[in-house]
Amino acid sequence: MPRAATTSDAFNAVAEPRRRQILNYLADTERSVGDIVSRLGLEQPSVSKHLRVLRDVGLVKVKRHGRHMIYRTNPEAIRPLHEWTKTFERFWAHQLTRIKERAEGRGREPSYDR
Amino acid sequence: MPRAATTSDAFNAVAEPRRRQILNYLADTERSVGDIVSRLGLEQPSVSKHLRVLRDVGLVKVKRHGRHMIYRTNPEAIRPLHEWTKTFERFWAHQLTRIKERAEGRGREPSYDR
DNA sequence: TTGACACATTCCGATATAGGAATATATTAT
DNA sequence: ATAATATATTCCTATATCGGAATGTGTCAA
Repeated sequence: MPRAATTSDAFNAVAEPRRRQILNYLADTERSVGDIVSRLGLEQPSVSKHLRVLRDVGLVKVKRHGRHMIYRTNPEAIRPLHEWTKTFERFWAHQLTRIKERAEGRGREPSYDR
Repeated sequence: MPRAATTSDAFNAVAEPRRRQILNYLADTERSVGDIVSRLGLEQPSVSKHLRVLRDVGLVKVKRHGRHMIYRTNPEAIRPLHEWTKTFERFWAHQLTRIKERAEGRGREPSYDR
């Protein structure tokens, strides 16, 4: 079995650095494909292909404007990633609290029998 | 050029659902490979291979305990993902604020010439 | 209608999978 | 030393990729 398709979900789509760049760029303002090409210095077909992947997983939305295609990031689609990473937040957000807890005898290491 | 290696960074490593499951499972308590195998119902070689990927990008830490290998999630390595997704947080966290801002004339749509 | 422009898609090739099966390595028990 | 246990690695195969080049599609202008 090969690796899951990049279009299978946001996690896979976002694994590619250029796609993250695109999402960053499109977060503040909607932009045409040409804008993205000149801003990120990528080949036009490359950008179109990345946008296609992002589109398939709902990470960007498009609208036609004359012969321009105007893309914008759909932040809602990033939310699941945020939620997932957030489940680990407690481990770095409250370092002092955790150290304190351990000192108090909670959060002890489990033991492993031979 | 093929897709970037799963070991190239946390984003790629985490694209695989089973690897996320493993990270979830190892977040609260450190566990042996066998524990992971029986808990997640995966083949042992599969688990070892996923752990290898996670290890290569620093998402898990290991220590030997007899003939058991005890793995635990390293939350710090997830932090970059969290930070990245966080840059989009404002778009869903303060919906009302943003609607208000737009109503006040800020955040206007850019115009596109033909 | 023809041409220019903006973008999308297709075809190609090299490569990195992920699972399954088999095998190798390391540690403990007898 | 030998067997048993726990884990890791290797080999195999089918497939999805990403970039580059070429080509296709759609819209606007003259």
